[in-house]
Amino acid sequence: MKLIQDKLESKGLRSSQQRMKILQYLDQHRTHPTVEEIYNGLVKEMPTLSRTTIYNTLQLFLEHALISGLTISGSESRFDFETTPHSHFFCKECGVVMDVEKVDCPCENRGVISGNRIDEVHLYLKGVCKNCLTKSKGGKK
Amino acid sequence: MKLIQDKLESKGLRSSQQRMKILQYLDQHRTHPTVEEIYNGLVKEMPTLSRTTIYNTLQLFLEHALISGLTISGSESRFDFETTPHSHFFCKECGVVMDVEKVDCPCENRGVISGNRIDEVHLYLKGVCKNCLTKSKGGKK
DNA sequence: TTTCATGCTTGTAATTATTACATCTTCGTG
DNA sequence: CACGAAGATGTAATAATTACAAGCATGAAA
Repeated sequence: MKLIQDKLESKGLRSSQQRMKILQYLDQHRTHPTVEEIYNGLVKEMPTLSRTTIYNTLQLFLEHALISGLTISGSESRFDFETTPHSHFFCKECGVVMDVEKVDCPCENRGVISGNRIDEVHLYLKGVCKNCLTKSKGGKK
Repeated sequence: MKLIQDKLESKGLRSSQQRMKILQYLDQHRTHPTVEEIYNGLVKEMPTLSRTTIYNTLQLFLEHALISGLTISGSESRFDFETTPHSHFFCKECGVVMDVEKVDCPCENRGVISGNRIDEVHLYLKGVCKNCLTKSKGGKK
């Protein structure tokens, strides 16, 4: 928890209870949770926690590059404690989002493509995960 | 228009007015439009067009691989007439989504990663486009 | 050609994710 | 202790999407 606090303060951010808990939650749940999942995970121990606080806080963390954001599954945003470049896999069957081995893309080495400045590179793979594949095979379907 | 109709029927889909117009719109507007943009673009000449029809139709097109979908800009889905693999760039300033030269990723050659079946590969680049870069430079900001 | 079934389209209402905003709280400083 | 700024909260508003019930159109069968 001390580490979490340090991480916040190293970016010049005040370390409130809420901020620490939210960041800690992301650290302990590397499942790329949505706002709703974070809320449900924390509201038990912080009954007054507000969704708005989570939105604000995540936005703040993003701006200070403490976390990273994903828009892999259409309707909602997901968040990741990990900020170093890596790729994500989304299972169209069960909806799980997992990290996959870093694929080395030539493009990432270049800061500019056709005059456009590149700040972020997101590689999203979509398909059916190992688990669902075996399941549907076993289920004869 | 005949080509559009053929394209639909080649997938075994009935070619209704709505379906043809929607597909044609995507063909003629390679700007990765949202549902709202498609609706606004077509409602003038088809006053009874419903947003629900657009949602349904795009869903159908996606299932038959007639078009492809993007979730690059967070809140809304965008659609692309182009289905061959290519990459997209999103400008955080002006919100434009443009195609960029295809980056050759090693991963695309493999159908499976760690036992997961890969059906789609999306490479999203985010940053500031050429246009906005010059603008903000000129504007001394 | 009428009849009918089926698939397509429509519009409204409901749901979900997100943002706006006004208010209340907390905390460090003087 | 008192003040002021930053932080947190809750409600209401908005935006994107889905659910669903009902109307419409079209092509095959009679």
